[in-house]
Amino acid sequence: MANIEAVAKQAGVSVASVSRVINGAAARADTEARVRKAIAELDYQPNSAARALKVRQSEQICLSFDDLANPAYIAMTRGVGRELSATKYRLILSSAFSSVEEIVKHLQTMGRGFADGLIISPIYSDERITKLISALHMPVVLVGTQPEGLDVDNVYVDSSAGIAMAVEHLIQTGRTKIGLINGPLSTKPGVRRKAAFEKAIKAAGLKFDKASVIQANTFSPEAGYFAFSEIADFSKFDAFICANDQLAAGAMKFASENGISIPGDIAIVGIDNTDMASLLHPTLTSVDLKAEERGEIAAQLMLDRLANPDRAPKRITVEPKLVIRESTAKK
Amino acid sequence: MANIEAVAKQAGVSVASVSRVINGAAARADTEARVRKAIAELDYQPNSAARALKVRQSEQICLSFDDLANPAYIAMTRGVGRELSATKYRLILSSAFSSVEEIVKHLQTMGRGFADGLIISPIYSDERITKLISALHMPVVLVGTQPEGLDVDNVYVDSSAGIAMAVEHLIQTGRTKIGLINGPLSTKPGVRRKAAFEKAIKAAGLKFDKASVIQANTFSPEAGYFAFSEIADFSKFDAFICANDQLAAGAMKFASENGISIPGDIAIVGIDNTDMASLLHPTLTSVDLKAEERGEIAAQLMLDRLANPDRAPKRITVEPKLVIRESTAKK
DNA sequence: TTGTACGCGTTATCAG
DNA sequence: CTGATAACGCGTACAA
Repeated sequence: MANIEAVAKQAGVSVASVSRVINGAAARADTEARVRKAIAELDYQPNSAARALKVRQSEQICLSFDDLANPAYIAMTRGVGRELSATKYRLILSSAFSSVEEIVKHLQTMGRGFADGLIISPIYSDERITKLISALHMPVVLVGTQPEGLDVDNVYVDSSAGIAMAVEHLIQTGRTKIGLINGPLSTKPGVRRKAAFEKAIKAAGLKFDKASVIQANTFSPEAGYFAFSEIADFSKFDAFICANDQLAAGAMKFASENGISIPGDIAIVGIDNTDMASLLHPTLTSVDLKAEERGEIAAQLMLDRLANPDRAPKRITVEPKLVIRESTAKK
Repeated sequence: MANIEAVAKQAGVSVASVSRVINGAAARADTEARVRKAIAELDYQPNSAARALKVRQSEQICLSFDDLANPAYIAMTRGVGRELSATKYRLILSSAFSSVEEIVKHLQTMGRGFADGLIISPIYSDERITKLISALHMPVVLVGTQPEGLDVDNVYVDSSAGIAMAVEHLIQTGRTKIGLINGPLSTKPGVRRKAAFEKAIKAAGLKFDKASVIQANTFSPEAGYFAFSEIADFSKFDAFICANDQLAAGAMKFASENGISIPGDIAIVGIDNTDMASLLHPTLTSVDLKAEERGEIAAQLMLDRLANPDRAPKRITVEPKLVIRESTAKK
């Protein structure tokens, strides 16, 4: 591959001049023309490692989350990717973390400087993670609930409010025996959704029964299916909120196979409003947590901070929205 | 951030020794111990740009495809990501290409050397793309149909065979009036599926009617819905093959809303066997093109070539598999 | 086994 | 406006 020196020689100028025209500094018209010609002739591309070494910028942004199988994170990735595609920054994806240890290891490698910033949406709550993030010598934007003692750019969605909306909606459609198919309590969304559910139930004047929250092992459709299959007596319920659309889809599948009518016997509301919500049968009422929009905002925050490193951390809040479909139609 | 010199000073050795222990070269035990201690104390991480510049390797692999909204590519990404996560390589994602021009621009930037290899699954067929790929000074593995004049590592799935299996299956279940909801003919999958469909219909002894292939504008559920809505007379058909599961899901939605029974009136088979196939109602028979597996294989091919740059290009073929579900149950 | 010194390709400073 | 040259941080001959 041709380097800057070869271009300089070809154009009959110095490497400094080549560098200048590449980076848009002033140059005489004919100098620039000769350099551009040489660049074209040699098919020259500036070496990104050399550039990164010199300017201390990789032009890469790292997006990290835990589950590449979860459509909500895919949507977030889409948002980040779209926002970044118009810039000089490349997207590097770090995912499929199955344990806190893996995240810790990943976070440690960030010190190598291969990325200029980190957009992270951690599902696990762990002090080590918090500590490593705050020790990172680079901009971080955190998508999700900000842990204690961390003060970085943050995009936040009040999923609790979303769950409250879901509860209210269910009550309005005549349901009072509401259950929660929750995700694992080892995750932040798991604990938050449980707490939000209890609070929303009480706020609505219903009495909260511990037995109404059913824990799934994962956020997958299979887990939702299994959770429903473990319910001994469906007559105790007339509605379920599921911790995400995948769980909801699995639950609906079990219902369909076992003669449980939705929304006739049981109403279902999902969370995330992923693409599948409108494709299921019946279509799924779901709390839109706007993952794609959050991804876009996260990327914007990152770009903004990269351009303006000293501003105070910002928090941007996204409003959840209940998208009502057939699965909660009035009885 | 500490650099290698700081570590050397702290450990009372030379930079060369530090470099050696980092890269696993021989060193006396106590030297190594002191270096490791210094590394830990200073929280040292080797700078990846400097390393990349020196060894001419970025330790990054770029994955490029056209549509981040398509679950099949997501699955592929999952496969690549999983395979790479055990290695030193990072995954960089280039996606959301809406035009050939964008791909061309992207391919040109590959010359900057920010990636050691490119895994690409191009949906568009364009000579410029082919030319740029073959001019790339780096390993390429192509996922999909290899264009004329390109000889790189390739992972291939015979989607035509998959379509033939679908046709046969439909016939076995008593259908003879089979249509195709196809994706855009501006894409490679679009043209291939159309040709495969025609061939399979004829091979099965049915007569091929041009009107039986209906073109959708995109590979999205909305396009599938719209395609079905444009069908004037459903009595001409007793089955449809859809160019992917998303189109199938959209079509099924239209059917459900318009009193068309599946599989009673119309059988449906999708392609890709994405997660949603088993969650739809009825569950969707689908041709599994094994996107995730292809992603894994692509990554393996890449790693293998990186370790062994001079071997001849390999082609690995994956067998499609028809996964039979309710949407094609016997009449 | 260890240390010195050079070069990887760029950008930026500074003198002309 | 241009050219020579010193870094950037690392790996590795080569010499000791």
